Amino acid sequence: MREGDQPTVINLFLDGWGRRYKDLPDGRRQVVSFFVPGDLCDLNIFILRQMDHSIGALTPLTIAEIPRSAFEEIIDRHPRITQALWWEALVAAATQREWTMSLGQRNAAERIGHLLCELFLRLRTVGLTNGTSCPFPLTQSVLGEATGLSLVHVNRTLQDYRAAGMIVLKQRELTIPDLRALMEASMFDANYLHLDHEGRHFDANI
Amino acid sequence: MREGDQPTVINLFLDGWGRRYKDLPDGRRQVVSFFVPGDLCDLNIFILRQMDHSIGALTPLTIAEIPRSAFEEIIDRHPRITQALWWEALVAAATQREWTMSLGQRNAAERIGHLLCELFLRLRTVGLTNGTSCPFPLTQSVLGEATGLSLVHVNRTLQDYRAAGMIVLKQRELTIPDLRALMEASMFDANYLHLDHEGRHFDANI
DNA sequence: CGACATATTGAACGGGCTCAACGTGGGTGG
DNA sequence: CCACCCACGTTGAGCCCGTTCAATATGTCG
Repeated sequence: MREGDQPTVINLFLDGWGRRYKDLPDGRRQVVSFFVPGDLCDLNIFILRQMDHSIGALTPLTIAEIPRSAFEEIIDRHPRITQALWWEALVAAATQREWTMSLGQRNAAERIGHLLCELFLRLRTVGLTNGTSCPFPLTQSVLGEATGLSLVHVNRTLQDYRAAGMIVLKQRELTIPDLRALMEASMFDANYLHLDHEGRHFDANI
Repeated sequence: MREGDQPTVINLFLDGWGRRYKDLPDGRRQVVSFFVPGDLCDLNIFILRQMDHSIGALTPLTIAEIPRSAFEEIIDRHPRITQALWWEALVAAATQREWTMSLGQRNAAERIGHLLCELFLRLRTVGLTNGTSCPFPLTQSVLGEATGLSLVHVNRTLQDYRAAGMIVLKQRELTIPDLRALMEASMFDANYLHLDHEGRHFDANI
């Protein structure tokens, strides 16, 4: 989906990863967020006329396409789901603020460490981690586009973390032996993910 | 209002400027957004338990404090205002994405030029510009916190724009003689502000 | 086995930072 | 009303983190 499009459905990621990104006229590209299973995108089609960014797949995807009309019916009849949609939108905004913080203030090692912590925690929340490991389909090039760093420097920073024994990353799988240590190194505070939200009780049947 | 607080009212800026910011444990600070008259803050108190960032004044303020209960009543009875709240939340998120783009990909001059364009347009939307001029209470230090640049480099970048005749900035007033030129120089595309939104028709009486 | 994406490494460059002074202007108290 | 003060702005010089350019592995898929 490209900047300028006028989407008509809301997509729910069932399996696979995606990313939001923006391009500048001269070709520079910034990834502004990642999608993992469980994430919604394009909530804004209810209100905003057209896409101000692009969305692309990072792996083969399984997606649920929810027509706008179905969503409107849900919103009318299920206030708790509506509340969940607000949660989704507000946490996405909070995450975007945290990325702003990363790009503005954190150095290369902190940015990458912080991103790894975020993705690991988000995957764990939806049950996609396996102990201290999780799938990790992002290439170093994509990591660079997300952290505002050159591909070369991403590589060197990952090497440093590997040499320090803080991460194992190969074959598209990430292992973080000591998550707490990585969180401390990158000054990661999970509060912005709002995992203590009421969502524990979000249930369409209540 | 500080990170960790649990606010109980929603604030509407009637007059004066404010900012959202986040601090790191070692003192680094990132301003993640600005508030100008007409902006709402703390919409998230409906859903999220506690603040994941801080909010502070930049000038003396006139604020309307709207209790949560009053808001809930409005939401029940005025679907178009509810839609306006969604617009507010989604545009705030879109703006945050654009800041992510700026910090990740734009250089110093582009970041500052882009921010000046954004603030000028937002002020114009609420009728607070005067021809090519607008009030501009931000100090160079605050500009640095928002753009991820050092105060020194902000100063030099502003000098460059002044020398090029692209801005006049003194006595807390900004003049942009040729807005289109500044927008081009900083690769500013206003689409993310969604000024073509339905808000033109937002009216509590409809 | 060939081809193309991805990862790795080296070396030189540069945008923006840090450190350190020095102006400047508006508010305040004596 | 003036002298002081403090926040804000300006300028210079050297340095460093991360970039760019350019090769060289490595791996995976048909």
